[in-house]
Amino acid sequence: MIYQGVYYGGMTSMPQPHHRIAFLLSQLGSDAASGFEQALQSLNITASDAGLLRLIGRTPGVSQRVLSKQVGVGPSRIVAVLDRLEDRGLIERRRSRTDRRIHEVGLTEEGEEVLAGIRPLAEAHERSYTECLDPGEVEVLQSLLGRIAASRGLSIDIHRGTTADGNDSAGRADAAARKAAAH
Amino acid sequence: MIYQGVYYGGMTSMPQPHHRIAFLLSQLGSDAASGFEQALQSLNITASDAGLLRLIGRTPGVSQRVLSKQVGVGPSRIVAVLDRLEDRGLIERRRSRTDRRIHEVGLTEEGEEVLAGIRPLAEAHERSYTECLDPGEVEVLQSLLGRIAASRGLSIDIHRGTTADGNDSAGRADAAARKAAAH
DNA sequence: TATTGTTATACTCTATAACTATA
DNA sequence: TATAGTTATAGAGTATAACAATA
Repeated sequence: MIYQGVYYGGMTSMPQPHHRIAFLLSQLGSDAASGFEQALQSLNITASDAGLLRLIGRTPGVSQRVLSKQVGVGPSRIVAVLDRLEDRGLIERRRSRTDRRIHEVGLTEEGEEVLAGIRPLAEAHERSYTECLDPGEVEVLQSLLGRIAASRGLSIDIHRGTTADGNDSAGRADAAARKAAAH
Repeated sequence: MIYQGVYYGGMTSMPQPHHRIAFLLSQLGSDAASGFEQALQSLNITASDAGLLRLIGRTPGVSQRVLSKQVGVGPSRIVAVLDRLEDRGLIERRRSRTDRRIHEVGLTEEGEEVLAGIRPLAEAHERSYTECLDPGEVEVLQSLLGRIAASRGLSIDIHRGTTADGNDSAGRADAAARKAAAH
């Protein structure tokens, strides 16, 4: 998946000597995303699936509406995605007894296993990005990237979770809003 | 465009404390790409268009086949993209007199103007990523990102251009190959 | 009336295979 | 026969609107 190795519109050489950071980030980000995607193929899931499984694992019984907002795939698209995961036996849908409009989504045992398989892949993937740096450099890089993310209004808060109403308050929403505004 | 703010499959919180670099890169890279895309809207072009205009400006009379390889959009897709740019009066197609199968693609005057308009936008975009850092930090970041890119086999060579046969030998080809292998 | 899940539709990018005209 | 450009088709993602069941 990922479906777009953007690289500033496919430019393969540097735009200008002075525009390196944004370009490098774009290039590396695309590479990181597709590399992770590739790693997940051993579990036969996409990065989008992985995000979904993580969310469901963290908040069992979550509704499709909430998942849709969290993952940013749109309420109609989430249907097909969950259909596929359900067909594969990784998730279950149950009608809520307190509100019969809602499907409560949870992981099956097999879903839990697949979820558990994601972490080592993510760790190996992370190592492939940091193995060329020493620990001090990794920290510096993390700090610099974190500051840029913060200055761009992207949330990098580990502890930011799901709010009661299922809205995630920060980064993704911003990104979605920007994207929406761009069209 | 960009059409996918990937973020590791829409995950909005950090995967794990130890997986920060790859995740941050993915997040920032997506943000950088969509931010650039957004900036280009003032010129009414996409990032892909911008890459194309740059290539054409650098190598006037280039064939569609070469453009297709360089930009990585596929020989059939390039047709529609160039059609649109031609309809907008930004590029011209001319049949080559030495090989009448070939369309030589060049910029119109208006195309040159649009191309000239890209640079200030790219500069402003770059500034929006580096303004939170001091010059020394920018250099450090550049160096660290460059090392990661190199260790991942991504070409970051400014001078890498078009080879005689129109193949670009490094980064993009790798990425394309990886992506292809992923399906 | 509003909301959840769902279906249907339209649009865009991708990938592939065929077709044409040239070589 | 091989190649450049083109066309056509199928696939997957996005976005939107409409719908049934439920609140």
